Amino acid sequence: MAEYDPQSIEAKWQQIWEQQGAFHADLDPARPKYYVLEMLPYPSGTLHMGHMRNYTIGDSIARYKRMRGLNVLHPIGWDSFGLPAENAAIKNNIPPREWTNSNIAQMSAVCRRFGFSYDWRREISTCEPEYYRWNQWFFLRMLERGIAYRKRSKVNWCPQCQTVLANEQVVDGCCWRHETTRVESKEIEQWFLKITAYSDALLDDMKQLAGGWPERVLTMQQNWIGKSHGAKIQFKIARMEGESIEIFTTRVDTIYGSSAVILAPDHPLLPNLFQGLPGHAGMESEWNRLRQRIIRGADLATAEKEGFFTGRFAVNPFSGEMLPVWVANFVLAEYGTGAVMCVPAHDQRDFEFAEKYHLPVKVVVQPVHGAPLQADRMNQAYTGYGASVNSGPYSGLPSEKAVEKMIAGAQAKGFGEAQTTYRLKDWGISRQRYWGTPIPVVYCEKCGIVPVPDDQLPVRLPDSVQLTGQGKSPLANVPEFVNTTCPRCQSPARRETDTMDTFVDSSWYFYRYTDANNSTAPFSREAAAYWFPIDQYIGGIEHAILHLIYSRFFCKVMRDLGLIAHNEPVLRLFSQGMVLKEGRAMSKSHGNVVGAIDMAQKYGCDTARLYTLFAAPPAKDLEWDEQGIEGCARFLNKTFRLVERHAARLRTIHAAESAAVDISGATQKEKALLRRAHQTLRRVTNDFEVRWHFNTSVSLLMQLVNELAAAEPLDAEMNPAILKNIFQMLVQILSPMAPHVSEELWEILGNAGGLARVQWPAYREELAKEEQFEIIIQINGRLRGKILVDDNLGEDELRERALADPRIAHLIDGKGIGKVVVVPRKLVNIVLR
RNA sequence: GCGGAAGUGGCGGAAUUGGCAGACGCGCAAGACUUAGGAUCUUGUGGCCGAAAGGCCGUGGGGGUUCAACUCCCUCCUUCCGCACCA
Repeated sequence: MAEYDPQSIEAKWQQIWEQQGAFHADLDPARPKYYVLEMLPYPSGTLHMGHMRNYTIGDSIARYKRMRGLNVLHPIGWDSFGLPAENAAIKNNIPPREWTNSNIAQMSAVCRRFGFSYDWRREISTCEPEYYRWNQWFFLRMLERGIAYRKRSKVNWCPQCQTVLANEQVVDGCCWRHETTRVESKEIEQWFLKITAYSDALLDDMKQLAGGWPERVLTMQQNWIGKSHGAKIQFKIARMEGESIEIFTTRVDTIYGSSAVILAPDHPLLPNLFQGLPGHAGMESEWNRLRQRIIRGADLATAEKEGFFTGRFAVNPFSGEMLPVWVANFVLAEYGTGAVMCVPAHDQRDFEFAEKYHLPVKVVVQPVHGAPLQADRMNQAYTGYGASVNSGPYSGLPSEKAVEKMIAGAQAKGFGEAQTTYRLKDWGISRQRYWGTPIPVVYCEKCGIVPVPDDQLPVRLPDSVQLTGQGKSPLANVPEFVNTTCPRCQSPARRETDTMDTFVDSSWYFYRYTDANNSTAPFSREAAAYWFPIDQYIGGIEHAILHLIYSRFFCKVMRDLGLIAHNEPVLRLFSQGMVLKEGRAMSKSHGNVVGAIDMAQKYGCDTARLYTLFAAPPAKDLEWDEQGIEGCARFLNKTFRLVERHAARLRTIHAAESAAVDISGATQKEKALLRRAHQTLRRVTNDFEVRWHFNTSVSLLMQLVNELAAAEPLDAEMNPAILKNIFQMLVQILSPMAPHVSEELWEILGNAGGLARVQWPAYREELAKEEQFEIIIQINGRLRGKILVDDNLGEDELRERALADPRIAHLIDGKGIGKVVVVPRKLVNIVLR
């Protein structure tokens, strides 16, 4: 008898699949498609079980959908530009390309070793000119439309990376790659993509994603875009002709309650404000102190509010009141207008500030319910809505109405207007780095900024470059790259030496998969139209805002360019949980990595795959337990031996004969096992279609195998056609999750041609249906007995049978029966008086 | 502070529509086979009482609805995640 040998079985089938092109997906308008994708990996060199969990989920789905007859696109590629390659190059003196490509070779070998059903013909690597030329092409299209633009601005600078970071890459005031390195502020010229032009579209189209995307991802994106409705109001500065301070507020209805105007420490008006005031020298030192201590992120919320009075006054345009102008650390220059009105009674921050500096508290909104507010009795701000009071002509209006009327009033008198602000900022894509896509523009002394013409793309990244990891882009030191001629006037010109943020690469890569070898366009309209949108995208929650907001933005730009017709690239998104070891995410720096290849060598990839599905539902984090995987190894072993043991007898039975199962003459055992098989099929199908609880799918298969094993001797007591039918169902159902061993067993059972394209088994209700039910009998809700009854028993009969049960009769003997609840097929509950 | 998710044996987890809590697996214990076992098979395995039959308790705590609650409602606690002076 043959033993289960995963190594040889897995190698065998991987080779066969390769030869057959079993997972090649080609555009076929006659067939319904399914596009399933896992987020493309960065080629760091190692793949651990965290990656494998992600890919196993996707691969099981891909294989299942293929068995359902869909034309399945399941591609893979490499997000191969980026900083680690440069760092590795500096450290080990290997060119980034070499380092990257050898990592890709290693990692793709691991993916192949796991038997993922990718269409390898569509593999992409973003650092190849065939790919990044289209980054440049998109950039040029955006430049033409004013979506890409250059400006000098304050940027987030990571002193470790020595480059600019996008806002999305700043976490708690620190670099996303260097969690302890504080981001500095630096002013330089750089390229931006106008993602803010799509703020509303990004927000509104989230309605289409509801249901298909996790709620929390949508919430995170919504918070990130941070839309808020309010008003801009101008406060004239007293004794400064023509100067005014513009504030932003969402609660203009509280404006009669303001007792100061507060500016951010780096508000542009400030230097002027001090001019000509007595004692302004002392003020400037105070100002510098505040400016130097601008803090961000988590510290911000807990930091003590501090500020000083500038000596200036501004006029509340509604009330005519003179209000002191202050500067305070809690007002942010980059949000709204960088200035606020201070309304202590109705804003908690203002309340705290006013307490510290003894500013007056004026109640101008009274809550509808409860005791009226009294300014001198308040110990916190009242921020709710209510009715306006002490607000001139607006007194008596409900807050919502007051907001509306006051904005209209301000507009009529020309000192304010409605204003919508966003937290979202334009996406700075310039990186002072080597290993990225060159930005395709040229600086000419005569013509200024000149785009590189399409026919000169790609602007190739030179290969031999001295990397220093310091400051400016390494490309600036490569004369043959920098020095060029102006495409417009042919005079000498300089190339842009910054490269693009690698998030540009990953913003559209999934379109490239649809037409990966196209050399005249990023992809054809036909290919994108057929394959898109992505039916199922699977990846980690860490990309909830960065990648997933940028790629939505790219999709909308591509739509406006006429390349595609849809608004959203991803129909359904799934965030799988992490694989943990010793309670934390696997990473090289923690030294807790469980290598995928080690697991494949030790147990076989089918076992490793199965365990990642079995150990926890896919959305939850999973603690890797080296002992736990043994259970899956045993299960596959047991399954293999069970089928193998009977295969010789079943092999010769014709497929059609076993498919057309006739149970009219079947024995109880045959019926029971068939029933179990069809029930398993029903529930696993449900797990694939709706629930995605693959842990229960695996457990169901384990139960089916346990039951079959317990029913031995199967050869003596089973009709071989029925047994073969059951075994084939078992193998088919198992195959999306553990494909190699399933293929092998499929073959052992006498089937030729491979399982990869065989249909999912047909569910037959009449075979899954129970003939008898175990009815539980409760007394006062407590389990007291069980009876086995036929399905067709009515409620009255059930009640009688339960009451007649000797044990039950004994227990209720002499006690009055109050009520009997009968639930057909489930239970009888006898309530005693 | 705001928002979200979660809390079930020694462990991972199951319970699909309010209906047997702990499926399946790990671990552990006993046994079989064996020269051997980190292979395989069998049996047992929430806690307490009991020789057993059986009984009582039990899904973070407290309360409620219901014939019946892991599941629904109220309340509190804990953990994790996200946002965080956004005016």
